[in-house]
Amino acid sequence: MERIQHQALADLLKALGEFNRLSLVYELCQCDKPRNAMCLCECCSVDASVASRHLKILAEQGVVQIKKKGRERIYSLNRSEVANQLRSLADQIEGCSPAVSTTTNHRPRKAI
Amino acid sequence: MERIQHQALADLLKALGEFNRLSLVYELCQCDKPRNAMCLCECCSVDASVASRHLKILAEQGVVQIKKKGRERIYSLNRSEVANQLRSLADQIEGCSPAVSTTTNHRPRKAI
DNA sequence: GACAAATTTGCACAAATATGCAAATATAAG
DNA sequence: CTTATATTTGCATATTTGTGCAAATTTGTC
Repeated sequence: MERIQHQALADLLKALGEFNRLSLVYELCQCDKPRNAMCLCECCSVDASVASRHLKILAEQGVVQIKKKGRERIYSLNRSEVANQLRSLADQIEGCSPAVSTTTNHRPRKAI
Repeated sequence: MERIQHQALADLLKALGEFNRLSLVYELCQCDKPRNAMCLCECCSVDASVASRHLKILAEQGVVQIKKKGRERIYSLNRSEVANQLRSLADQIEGCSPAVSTTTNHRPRKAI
């Protein structure tokens, strides 16, 4: 159970943890409209096939969504889902400070 | 430069995006006291040298802190730093959305 | 100084990964 | 039907990565 979740999270982080894939995410982040692969592959100056493969990996991890439109694929970010997973991990990491019960579901204040 | 920041973030995510390394992080997360490598390497059943290398990678990315104590190295999580970086990315990803919500725990997003 | 314990490093190796090119596929347009 | 465009897939390849074992290193204990 826990292992599977950890593996899934590791897969997500690994998907995001590659420069060109993260660049694709940032590119999708900046443009307000969804984009196709030809447009996206320019941001990291790689072959279209490479961008296609990267976007597939991101889609497998739920980072992006794919919509078929004619001969194009329109990609868009699964914004809240990804953000929530990242925040969940952040909460777990930050919430582990000494004297915090393991089952409490409270959100610790951002420490600054 | 933006590229460098993106690369650094990708490196952090890559460091976290490996099962055994993430297990080490979770292990450090659960135990209230800092731990040495011998203790930590049990959680992912790998050789001590492997755990040492993984912890080194985590340290290079600022995920963990190392303190020398005798012949041991005591590892502890850089909790708020890592959490803040993850939340920063989450904010960037979610902040590019026209309307943000769908979360039970709503966190005011950073300025865009 | 001799020995034990914790950690790092060198080495080897298998597996995974990122990449580009060319071919195949899908679909729109003429 | 033919052509053009967007994407995927097959193949080859160079690089990275995770791993274990043994040796080296560091440091505490006797």
